[in-house]
Amino acid sequence: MDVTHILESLNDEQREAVTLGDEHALILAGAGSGKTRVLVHRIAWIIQTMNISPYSILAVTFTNKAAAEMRGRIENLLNVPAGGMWVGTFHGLAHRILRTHYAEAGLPKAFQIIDSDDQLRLLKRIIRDAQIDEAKWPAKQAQWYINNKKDEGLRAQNLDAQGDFMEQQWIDIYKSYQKICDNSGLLDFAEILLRAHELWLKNPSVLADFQRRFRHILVDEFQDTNTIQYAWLRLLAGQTSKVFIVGDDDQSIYGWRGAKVENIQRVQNEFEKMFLVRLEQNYRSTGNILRAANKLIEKNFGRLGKKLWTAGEDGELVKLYTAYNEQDEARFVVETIKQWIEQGNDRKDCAVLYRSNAQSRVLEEALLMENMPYRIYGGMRFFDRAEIKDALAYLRMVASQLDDAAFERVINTPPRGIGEKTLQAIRAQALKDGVSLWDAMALILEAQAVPARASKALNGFLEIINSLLELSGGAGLENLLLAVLEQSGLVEHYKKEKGEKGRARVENLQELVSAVKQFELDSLEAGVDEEFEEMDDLSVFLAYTALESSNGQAEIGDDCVQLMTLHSAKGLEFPMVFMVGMEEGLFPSERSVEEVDRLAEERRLCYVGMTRAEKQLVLTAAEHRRLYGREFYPKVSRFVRELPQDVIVDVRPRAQISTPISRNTFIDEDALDDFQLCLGQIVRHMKFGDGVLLNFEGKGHHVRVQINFYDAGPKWLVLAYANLQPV
DNA sequence: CGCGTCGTGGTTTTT
DNA sequence: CCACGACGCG
Repeated sequence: MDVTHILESLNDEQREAVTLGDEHALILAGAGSGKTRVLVHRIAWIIQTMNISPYSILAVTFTNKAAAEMRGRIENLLNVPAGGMWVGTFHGLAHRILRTHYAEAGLPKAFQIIDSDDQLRLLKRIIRDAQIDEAKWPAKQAQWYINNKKDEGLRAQNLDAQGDFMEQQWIDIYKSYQKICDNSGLLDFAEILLRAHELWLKNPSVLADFQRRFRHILVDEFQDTNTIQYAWLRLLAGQTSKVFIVGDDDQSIYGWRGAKVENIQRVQNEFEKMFLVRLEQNYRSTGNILRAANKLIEKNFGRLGKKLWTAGEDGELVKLYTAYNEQDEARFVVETIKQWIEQGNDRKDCAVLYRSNAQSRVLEEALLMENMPYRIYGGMRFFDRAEIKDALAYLRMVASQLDDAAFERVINTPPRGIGEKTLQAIRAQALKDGVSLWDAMALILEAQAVPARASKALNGFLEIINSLLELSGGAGLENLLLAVLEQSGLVEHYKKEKGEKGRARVENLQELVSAVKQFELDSLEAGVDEEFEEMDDLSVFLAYTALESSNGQAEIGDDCVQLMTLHSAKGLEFPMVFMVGMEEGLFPSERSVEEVDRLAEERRLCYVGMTRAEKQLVLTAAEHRRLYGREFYPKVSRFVRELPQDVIVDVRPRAQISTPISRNTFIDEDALDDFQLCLGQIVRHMKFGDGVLLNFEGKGHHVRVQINFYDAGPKWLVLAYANLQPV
């Protein structure tokens, strides 16, 4: 077979990785080194030279976007649809397995997936019902606790508080939560993985079937795998399958949500004769950008070690702008983008990256002021919107009346006169008889256990769901949804909501109808996967909305400036990149500087940000920032100081005018040092007496200090003339 | 039930 | 500072 088309256009290292024999392999792929390309070409190589059917290949990624891209590129390269091949996210694949083996996994056939929002609501209710003090035991924290334990593969019964009262409380909440989920046939995201793992542990024959099938397992972004994902992979690979693992320890930025970089080390110990290939040639950035990024990441300890290089030009220097405040910073960014566009470039080739979402606001204002179109990444997903979730919850009620979470959401949305009292009665009944809320409601109505008024309202709700149930047989998804919107009164309800918001909600609901229509068309065309053919359209659609719905606005159709957090920039690239807010306390985040590991992760985040840039990288910092309604005078980020000075140029046009003395932001770290003063210190002034040094601004001889004098109150003084004495 | 007021807390995000 | 959630009143 002619395989030249697979190998041409690859460099030596890429080719080495792609053409490895029937071996385990670990590919350390630096930023911009063509890792997706290697993955895709490797799959083509396996299929075309190793006599392996696509049916025997499993490719795992983290996001649906990455999975879709990979599938598309494989089909492109092979020039055939890669039908039988499994390409998907950990969650998508595990879900697929659970659908086929729901009985062995101890799940009801119509099990439903809940997202983190549903999970939080459920936990809130559980904590409230158990009469636990919500202030002391916030649902948010319970959610965090439970998901963490599940990510570690731990069930409540595996946990031992060892007499720790706090821990015991969390365990108890975990227990009650899991009980409700199990009774209602609900799976949260972490549960999907945990269940799939347990399914294999408890049913060796099921595991053996999958092990026999998948001869080659390929994993992308391996540094982001958590404990349960690793265990799942390890189990699946068994003794016979070959793994091809691609990752970059320097781009591990999700440790805070359970990702274990150590898995890269672990995989080398646990799989025999693992080939290691480093991809270090970078095709994305200029030499100067790479030199800066390399120098930064070298500061981290315990790296596997990698140094990016390019055959390309040095390019422009990395720019640094020290702004007076965040408005000035935003102004500078917009101004620079304007100039760049005047030189004939596109807005969409500019990205502004920030550490936290709160920083986007000032930038947006500046962009709006200049009428510059922009797009913010990572907003709320379409299927996460409240009105959409309302409509979906009705559909969930139709799919399964066991679904207590959907029941809770929908019973009084829109308001139909069913209050907390009535709901309490239903919950009590459900608890007493061990039945679902839906069944409990029927019992209550039968026993006439609530006032006539409430009874009437409940009956109204009952009828809505019943009539939807009747329709669900053969009317088709679209008609079912239309009936939901009509009979539930949701559209009516949101129409009444005044202002732009209400209108947008109604439009979204209409958009949902289009989404259903499109979904029906797509599944008709693609044909239903074997795992799902047992399932009705409705359940397939609901699983899709929870698991596969994309970010909605992430399509880069228009020519817009791109705004996003550093985290969501991972995997993307732009000719022109701004990293704003390069300040101590902001980036690295104040909450990360205490611990070495967390600081190292921040540094990797900075590395990820820098390596997004192709041609021009601009760093900005503000000397003065208002945050949370308070004033801050941050130092320039240590990350800026860690960069090689010779690839950075300090651009600050106005600086020469206002402060003629040394404008070097690196040396001028602490303006108070020259005067041997520090914040909080008590000082004496000739005229005002003693006071506390509260604040300062400016640099060098222009430093002004704020002192709160015991007698005279707070005053701003020019330090050079104030003649202060430390007390 | 809906609206207003007060109080609090406030990285990073995918599935 | 500002957004969101809890609570109380009409």
